[in-house]
Amino acid sequence: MLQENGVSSTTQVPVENHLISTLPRKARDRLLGICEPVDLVFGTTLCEAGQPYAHVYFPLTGFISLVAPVHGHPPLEVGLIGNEGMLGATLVLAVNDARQRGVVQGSGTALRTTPVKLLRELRGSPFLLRTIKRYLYVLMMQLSQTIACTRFHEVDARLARWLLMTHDRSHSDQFNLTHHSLANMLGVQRSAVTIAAGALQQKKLIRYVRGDIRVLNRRGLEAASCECYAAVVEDYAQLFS
Amino acid sequence: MLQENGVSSTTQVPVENHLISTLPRKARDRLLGICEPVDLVFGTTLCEAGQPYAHVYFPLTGFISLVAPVHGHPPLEVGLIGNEGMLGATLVLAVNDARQRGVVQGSGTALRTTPVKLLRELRGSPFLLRTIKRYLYVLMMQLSQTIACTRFHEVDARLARWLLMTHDRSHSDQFNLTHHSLANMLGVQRSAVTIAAGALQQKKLIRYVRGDIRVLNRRGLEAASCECYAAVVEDYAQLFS
DNA sequence: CGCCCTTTGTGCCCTAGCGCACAGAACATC
DNA sequence: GATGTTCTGTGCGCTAGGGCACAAAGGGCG
Repeated sequence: MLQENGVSSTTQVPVENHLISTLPRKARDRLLGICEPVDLVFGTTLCEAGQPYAHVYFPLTGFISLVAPVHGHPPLEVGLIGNEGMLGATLVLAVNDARQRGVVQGSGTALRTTPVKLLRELRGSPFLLRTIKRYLYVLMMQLSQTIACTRFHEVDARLARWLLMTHDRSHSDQFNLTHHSLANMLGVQRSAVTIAAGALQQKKLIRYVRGDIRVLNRRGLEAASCECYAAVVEDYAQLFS
Repeated sequence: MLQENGVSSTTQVPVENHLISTLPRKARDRLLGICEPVDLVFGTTLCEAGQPYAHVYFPLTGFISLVAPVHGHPPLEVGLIGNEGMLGATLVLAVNDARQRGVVQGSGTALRTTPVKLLRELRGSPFLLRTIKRYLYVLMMQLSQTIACTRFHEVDARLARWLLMTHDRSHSDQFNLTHHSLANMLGVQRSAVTIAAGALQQKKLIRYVRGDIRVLNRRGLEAASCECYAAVVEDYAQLFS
């Protein structure tokens, strides 16, 4: 579940992937049986645009950035995957090719398996199929929302949105992101991030020192972000209630 | 099939929906059996954000605009559906709710059926299921590409891209779109479209008079558009080859 | 300690495109 | 023909943000 309160979560939270934990016990156990735990190491590329998936990932604590390559421009992040989702959900569409790069943006842990094993498991597990389908739907709505967001909303609000999304997926009020990497996520200048982040810091919503970001006031961040954050969270909640 | 040559197509082309025509005869006939022909009338809303689909549509000649509503902004088009696709593909994800508005952007004809009938048919038709899944995948890639396009590419190139997409789906070198509606599609000022379209006209790529647009030089338009057009066409071709 | 490298702060010029306003042109209607 | 409406052309000030350059402040490390 995406985190929704304003309380500090630096304290340990239960480590689970939400897609997996919504499954009935039997289906869940079978899925866990074909998965292996791995570390997500910051900066690692898990899938490459135009290449088949070597593995699919169910993040537990780390998170993965979906990056669309564009000619003549810095890469742009189009999605973020944490323990609310999975990398490789398009497998249920019977397509094994990635079209975006998947890069670890936050170190942590994940469960992973191979496309072949997952597909085999899917054949006998209608619950798993349904879960992944729903997630795929959320992902689509998120993409669609992001088009509008990218077009209309200003850097400040978009920054707040991505910080919230990262906050949700990092299970901690503290995570590591430099202005530089934030700029790539948002597709803006690094210095534009410095300014926007400075404003958020001024308002005591966050605090950052050399890549170490701390969320001080989550409610405030939500207010500073555009409606797109809430819209996506609600979509997710609605389908997984 | 998306049109690929530079030749005039004002002359009649075979009227068919490409998703349907790729099906084996039996599956195709069964699907056609549950469909009824309807006229797509310009401006009609076929589905509303947050509402269930009343029907799903397989356009033959008209085309449908997928529009994302955004608070405090003019609506923004996130996708375009013609006879290469369908409205309501997310049904295969077992979700019957639309999240975008679907509006007829080009008058014409379509086949339509109800979600219930389609779902029933899907249960017995693996070919149909596979086809729709693939289309859904293309749709996702299109959304993802459009995020980057909207962020990085300039009005001129984006205009050329949408004109090409419309051209493909209208099966004619002539179609009706005012600067105003183009502005809504692109999410820019109307006057920005006037300028960009004027430039395209100057270059003899198109000609327009009060909403009547004619494509004069398709190759030229392709050159003027951003890579995103070609990328999406190629994605489609690859999955439906 | 000295050196280098990453991260952040700032400043400045420049452009695309917004917002708005108005005018002319084509068309529709009476 | 007279009038309103829908399109298109154009102009002008304004702002967000791109592009770039440089400085300062923290590390890391020999």
